[in-house]
Amino acid sequence: MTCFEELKKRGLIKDISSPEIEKKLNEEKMTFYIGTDPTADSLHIGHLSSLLICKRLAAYGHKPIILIGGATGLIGDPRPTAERAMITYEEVHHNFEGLKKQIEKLFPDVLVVDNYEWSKDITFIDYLRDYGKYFNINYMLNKDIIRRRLDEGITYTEFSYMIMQSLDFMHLYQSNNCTMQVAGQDQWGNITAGIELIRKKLNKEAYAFTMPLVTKKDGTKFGKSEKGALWLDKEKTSPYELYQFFLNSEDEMVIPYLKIYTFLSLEEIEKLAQKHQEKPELREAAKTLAFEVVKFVHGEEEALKAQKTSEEVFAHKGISADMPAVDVAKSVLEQGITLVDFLVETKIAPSKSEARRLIIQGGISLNNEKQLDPNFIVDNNILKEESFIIQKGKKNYWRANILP
RNA sequence: GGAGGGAUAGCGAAGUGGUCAAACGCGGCAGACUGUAAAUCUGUUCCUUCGGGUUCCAUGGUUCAAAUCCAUGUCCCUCCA
Repeated sequence: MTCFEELKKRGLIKDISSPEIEKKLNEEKMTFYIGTDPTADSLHIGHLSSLLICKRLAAYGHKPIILIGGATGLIGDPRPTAERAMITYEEVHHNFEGLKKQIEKLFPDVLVVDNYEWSKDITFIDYLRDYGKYFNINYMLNKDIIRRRLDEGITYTEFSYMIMQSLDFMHLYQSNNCTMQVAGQDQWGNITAGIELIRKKLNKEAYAFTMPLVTKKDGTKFGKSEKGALWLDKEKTSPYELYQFFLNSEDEMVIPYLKIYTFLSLEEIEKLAQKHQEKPELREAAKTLAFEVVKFVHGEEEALKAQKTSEEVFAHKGISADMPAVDVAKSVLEQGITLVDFLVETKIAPSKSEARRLIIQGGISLNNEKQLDPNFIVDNNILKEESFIIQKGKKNYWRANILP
């Protein structure tokens, strides 16, 4: 199977800058880059498809460069809704280091670059003379993202973002012979601006393709859990949580996700699809998806652990060493504490009202037994083998971790 | 610089002196059904010691009473210069 064909079949190609891309991807060894801004100190699953595509392309002999936007992160890529809050140099730096560490762990041999390096010394005058002249305002205003912001308002700062990104592409083209950019579909405007700049200023042709935004069945963005973003940092989102998230994928989306988020061959995925169709309740495809993703992000050992924990918690309804835990002091249990206070103390519920509501609505179980009384006293009597299980809703379980 | 419009709960959006903790929709949470899926239905969605308390950009003011009226400020949008 050719490179292009595989990407296409996996649903990883949304737009291509020119029809030649197919031939180039299949027959040449290209250097390409993919960029992200340090808006947080960890990658999240929104980055996952981009990270994976680096490996996919590398497997076909292309050379990836990952750009972390130390400069663009200071400016802010325009969002369709509203202006971003600017973040400080310190934050950007802190975030940069966080991302760099993660990326280098996932890609020990990839070239990581920082656009701050080549952007920081451009003076305002140079910027306007050397680059501004290549950007027609009418052209910029016609970009979808800018147009969408015109009624809401957009500052000059964010308006200029596409110039910075164009500059990155041109810089990498010149310094590393990087001829292709890969990004999410929302980057299309910025990417084409870069291709345009390279064409006008260097009189060279550069290429790009975008990947479709990964969505849920209803078309909304994939990748948010009830707790917000799903991070690739173990401390922020545990491997178990990540595993659970993918395991709970909608039936209809499991196969598309397998294609996007795993390295399983299309044949293997086809086999899973068949099993999935015959016996969806076994959720074999979802289990494989969850396992493979955690394996890629945290390694096989963590994936096995997450898998085991998931089974122990859900299939056996028991206490598992690696399930999420809440700390409870031994003295608290000796004295006893009302269930409402307990839920608030352990942050399972954000407020007493919410805790009370949850209990009354039947959302809380202790040791697999529904507890409907908000004033129920949690004390030593509920201990089972030095611990006990708290369940909120259908699929949130915690193990009580008794502190001396 | 001038003229006009606007800011309401996570979001969208009603409300224009008391009956407003604030309609409605989305989203969230929970329950039922199920397969830890989807769809559907039901409940719920500021805090609370369940008495009440604190909210409608901010600060002052008018009033027995303000999200609603007035003043000033901040931010945003539209048009003109």
